[in-house]
Amino acid sequence: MRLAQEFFARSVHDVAPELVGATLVVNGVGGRIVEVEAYDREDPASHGFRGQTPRNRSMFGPPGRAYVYRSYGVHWCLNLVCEEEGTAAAVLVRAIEPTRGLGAMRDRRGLKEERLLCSGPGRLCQALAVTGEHDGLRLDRRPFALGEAPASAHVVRGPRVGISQAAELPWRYGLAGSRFLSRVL
DNA sequence: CACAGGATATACT
DNA sequence: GTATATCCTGTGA
Repeated sequence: MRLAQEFFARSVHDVAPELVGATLVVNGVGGRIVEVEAYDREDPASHGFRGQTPRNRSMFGPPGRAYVYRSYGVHWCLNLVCEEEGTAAAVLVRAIEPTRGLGAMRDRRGLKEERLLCSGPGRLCQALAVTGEHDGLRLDRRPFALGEAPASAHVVRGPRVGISQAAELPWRYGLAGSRFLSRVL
């Protein structure tokens, strides 16, 4: 089943765990989501916490769209906007298990080792060729394609990564035992 | 393991 | 205006 726009128009804390095991493909290249993090409006670590800026504009837009931002001036990071327009809640996609377009990924990443192709938010954006041009695009249309996670997906929860504010909130979700996690849960 | 790389935003002077 | 921090990764110690 394809994920519809309505899927994202719910609490980010409901959407995030349901995205683990889902299929994410961009222009035919992608795989299974194995790690995400939730960011809500009351979260000091969220880009939306201090209000709208030119960078985080799409976070404040309608749900079911992409929010792509540049991290540390070097990498791109892909978020999926949730809840409703103006809420500024989103799910950060941190790692996927590559299943489609492995060749393209290796070319883009200049790397052979499968485990490192997409295990990390910046890495997966490079492998799927996600850039600022995808910022604000709908997730139910090309170049994106999102497929529902199987009910059997075993999701585990743990602390988030790389942040100092509210780092203790257990809002990182991962596929149990996956070797493609950016960090073990 | 430490650290450079360098856009964006905020908190200072 | 300058300084500091950040949802990170590759490289070299």
